[in-house]
Amino acid sequence: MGRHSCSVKQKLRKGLWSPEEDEKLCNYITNFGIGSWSSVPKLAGLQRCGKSCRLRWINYLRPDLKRGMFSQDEEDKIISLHQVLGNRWAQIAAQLPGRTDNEIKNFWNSSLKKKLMKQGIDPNTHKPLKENQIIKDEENCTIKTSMLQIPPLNEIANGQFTESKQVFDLLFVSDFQSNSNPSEYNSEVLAQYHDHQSEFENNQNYVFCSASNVTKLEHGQMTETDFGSSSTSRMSSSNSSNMCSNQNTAGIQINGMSENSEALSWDIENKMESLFQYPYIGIKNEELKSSPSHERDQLHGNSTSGDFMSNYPLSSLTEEFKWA
DNA sequence: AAACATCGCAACCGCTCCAAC
DNA sequence: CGTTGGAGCGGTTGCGATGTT
Repeated sequence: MGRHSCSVKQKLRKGLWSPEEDEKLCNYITNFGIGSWSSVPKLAGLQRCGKSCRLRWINYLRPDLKRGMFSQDEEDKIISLHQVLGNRWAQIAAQLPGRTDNEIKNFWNSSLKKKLMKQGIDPNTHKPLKENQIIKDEENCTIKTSMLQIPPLNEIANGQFTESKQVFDLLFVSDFQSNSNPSEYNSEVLAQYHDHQSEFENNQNYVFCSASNVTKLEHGQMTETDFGSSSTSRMSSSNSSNMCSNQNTAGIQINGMSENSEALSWDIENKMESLFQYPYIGIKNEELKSSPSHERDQLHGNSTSGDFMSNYPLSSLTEEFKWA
């Protein structure tokens, strides 16, 4: 059972806001700032609940709001971000100054969704409509999609895939495909990964890593590729908690990248934890909130060092996830 | 011109998270 | 450690505007 709606407790107004109410709220916040929302209605002389005031301010009255049509640039950004973040409207809105999560959500549902459908793209998966079905081949333990084919995990573990293929982080890929939602698919991959974990760790041909970097041992030499366009500053493998603050706005670094291959073996927990270090691949809001503001700015791409999209080209990213 | 359908947006609802107690 | 209440999020609803028949 959920809580009672705040407007049920007392006889409070609901529905559209009148210009007078807007003015009262605006005046109050201009003069006294935002303190406790629950006390705002009383202090501002409004017959509304605090929640309603908060929403009205955030979605409509805030002075830094950008009203009007979405630009092509904003539209592209929303689509790209949705591809990675799914329906995390607040996180998407954080990348679009002056736009609210509600506005973006409405724009997506009323316009962008249809636009993508017309282009033959599934708005949920961002894949071609007819090929978006994930086919799970139980027999040979192969997981396929239209865009990605992961070789059978047991074969990877056994070292049977010895050609120069890159092995991406399966958990990440799974998240990526399912719009960052932990899913049954994830559980399955996780379970398979668990089954062969020790074998993976001993297999010198393949290295599982996260998001931006793919590393492979070839003839004892470490090679790496980087999805981001920026130079990479390497992370300390023993200090993953500081990853956010250390990374550049490309935002994604391999955990424990070093000349020592041992550093590249993680357990599942570390992998999952490290996945959540990445702001654009499902970082928890709370982590952002608890970061100092300049770090949040960096994470949100607000820093002057470059914005998110330019440092993290999604088109090339999805391209990189192809197996062949 | 009226009735009906569709659309887009603002606001609400129900839920989770988390800090304070 | 459990409870409570505020903040915030995503999904949904309601309603006015606009289009169609």
